[in-house]
Amino acid sequence: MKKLTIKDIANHLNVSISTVSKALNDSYEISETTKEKIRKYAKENNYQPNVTALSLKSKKTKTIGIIIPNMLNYFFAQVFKGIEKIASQKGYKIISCISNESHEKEVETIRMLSNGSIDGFILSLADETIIKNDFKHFEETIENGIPIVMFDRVAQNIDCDKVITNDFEGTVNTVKHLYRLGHKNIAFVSTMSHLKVGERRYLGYLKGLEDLHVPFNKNLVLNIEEEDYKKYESILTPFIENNTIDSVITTDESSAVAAMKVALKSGYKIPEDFSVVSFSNGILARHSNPKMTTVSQHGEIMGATAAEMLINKLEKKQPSTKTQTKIIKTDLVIRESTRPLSK
Amino acid sequence: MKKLTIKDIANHLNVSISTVSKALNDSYEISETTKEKIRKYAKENNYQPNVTALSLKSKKTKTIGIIIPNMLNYFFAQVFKGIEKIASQKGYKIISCISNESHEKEVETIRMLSNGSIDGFILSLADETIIKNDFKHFEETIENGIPIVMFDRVAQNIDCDKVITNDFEGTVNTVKHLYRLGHKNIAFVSTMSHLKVGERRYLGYLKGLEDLHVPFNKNLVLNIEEEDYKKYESILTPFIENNTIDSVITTDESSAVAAMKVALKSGYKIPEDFSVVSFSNGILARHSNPKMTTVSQHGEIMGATAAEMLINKLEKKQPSTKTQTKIIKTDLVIRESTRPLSK
DNA sequence: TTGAAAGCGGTACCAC
DNA sequence: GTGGTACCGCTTTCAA
Repeated sequence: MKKLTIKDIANHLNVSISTVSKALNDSYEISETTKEKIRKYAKENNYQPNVTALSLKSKKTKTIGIIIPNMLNYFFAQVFKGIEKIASQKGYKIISCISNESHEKEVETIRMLSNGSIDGFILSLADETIIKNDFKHFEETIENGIPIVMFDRVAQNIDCDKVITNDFEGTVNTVKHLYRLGHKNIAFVSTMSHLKVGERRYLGYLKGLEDLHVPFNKNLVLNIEEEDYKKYESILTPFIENNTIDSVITTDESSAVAAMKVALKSGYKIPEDFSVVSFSNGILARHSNPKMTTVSQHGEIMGATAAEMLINKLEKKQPSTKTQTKIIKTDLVIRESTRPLSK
Repeated sequence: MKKLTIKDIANHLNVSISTVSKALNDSYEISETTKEKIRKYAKENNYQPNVTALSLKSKKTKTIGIIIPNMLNYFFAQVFKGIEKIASQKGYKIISCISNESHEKEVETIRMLSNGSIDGFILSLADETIIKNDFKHFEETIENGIPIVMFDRVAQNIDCDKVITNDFEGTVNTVKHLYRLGHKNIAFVSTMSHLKVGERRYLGYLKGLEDLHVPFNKNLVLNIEEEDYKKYESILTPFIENNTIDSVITTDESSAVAAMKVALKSGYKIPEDFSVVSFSNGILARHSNPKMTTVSQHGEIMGATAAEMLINKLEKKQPSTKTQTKIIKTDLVIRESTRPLSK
């Protein structure tokens, strides 16, 4: 029952340990006959090299550490799926942690895994980390020679590989799309104004309006705290009822669903006289009624890209310190919540 | 730059390796003064023991392997969160794989991780594995002394710890609840008739009817293939329109959402003259319009329970082979899609 | 109170 | 072609 070791094989076959090792690694030094004999015995007894010993020797673990702020978020789950796919293709294992948006947990995790448990990290910043603006733990990690790839919520000033979405262009395009449909009173609802991502989306909104010479109206911009998710509807009600609005762009699905509900309750018809577009490509959009038009984010591709970048870096002979940022394009996926304004 | 080792400390302080090791482990053999000196130096230079070396020595990795069929499924994400929470509390790391419902990937993962990468597994069966009815890989694993905890989709005949939900009672209660609201024509829609879980839910439906002396009508039972998720609505339309139905119980959220849509389209009002109840406690239920009444599954608790069971087993002195099955109760969470039948 | 050395399971260099 | 052995970083027994 006990795991078979190279030593056991050596004893059983009356050869030396090194012979067994070499035979199993198909070394040219060993004769075909002994190789065959050893391989046969190994296979029959289901020999599996002990990865821990290998790691200790090679100083490589072939595992990637992943830190995700919130696994219940569909976007992150998609990214995770993308990472997992590439990693397992390339023979890497994944150790994953959920930071739960906690800075402390993030720091702890990094420390805990930087001790030979992993070869590199893929992560997205915890909310708290962004608010505290404290990135020391990343700097230390990189200094220690452990590469990091950040995705989506990235730290501007940390020099590491990054994968982000083209949020800015995403909103610009959305604004233009709505404008073409006849919308002039386009509102913008953000649940992530404190994040860079949120800022980029907001700036895209402004740029879109500007390009179209639509005057900016600050009353049509609403920032909500994500923690208030239970109050989305009550916060949105006065916003939608007291302003002249014919369409809303939101930075996330939940608030979009809430906006749809409020608009319907306020007597609007969707999409006849009120349109809703939301960032993110979660399940809610596909299951809402009517189905939601979204700025879709391609989480899986982001994850896969991040994994490829990291593994490339890990397997390069001389580890270059050059870092790059890849931008994954969003797509405007038109569903049922937008259409030309019936006027 | 390089990681500090016990040897470096020994050299620097002119003591032996074993002294350093003992000092850092607070052994009684070492004098307070040397201990102090060593600890100080270690702390200042941020010494961290190499976990790989520790694992090799102790034959424990303090990591748990998790195999999840589908990470985009909210229920599994919840379970994952629950596992992660307990694991990190108890100092365990998590290596996770997504089987994508593939038997091959599941087998491969088990093999790949059974080589000293992990101390035990927590997993839920892949669809394919259930269909093939092939559980050899689990048996081997257990024989090799690696404990497994299965949750939700478990293998009846494998002797290991398990965590499941009381699906049977869940449906019984739901049927009774609907009956009390005045419903006599309760339909049952399953997207998992081939799974044990699905069977238990179906049997609960039958039992509920029987207890209430409501005659069973086979026309009110619909089995859909999960892969047909894009066709849910078109499959449900004739079912709902050609039968006398005043309420539906579904085994999952997606089909419940589809059922709601079809019912609305067919002229029913929800919940005035048509009720919908769904298993699972995902986001869809909370965001649908109207919000859905659910048989809520407590994924996080299941995950946490599984993690506790596994860690207990791992840390017990003499590993008992006794196995247990824990049943996590479901809750009927009443939202807006059910209420007394008007009339 | 401290240190030498074996061993965990491999790899790889060097002798033979 | 095969075998001896040092080493990866740490723990632990035993001797000093």
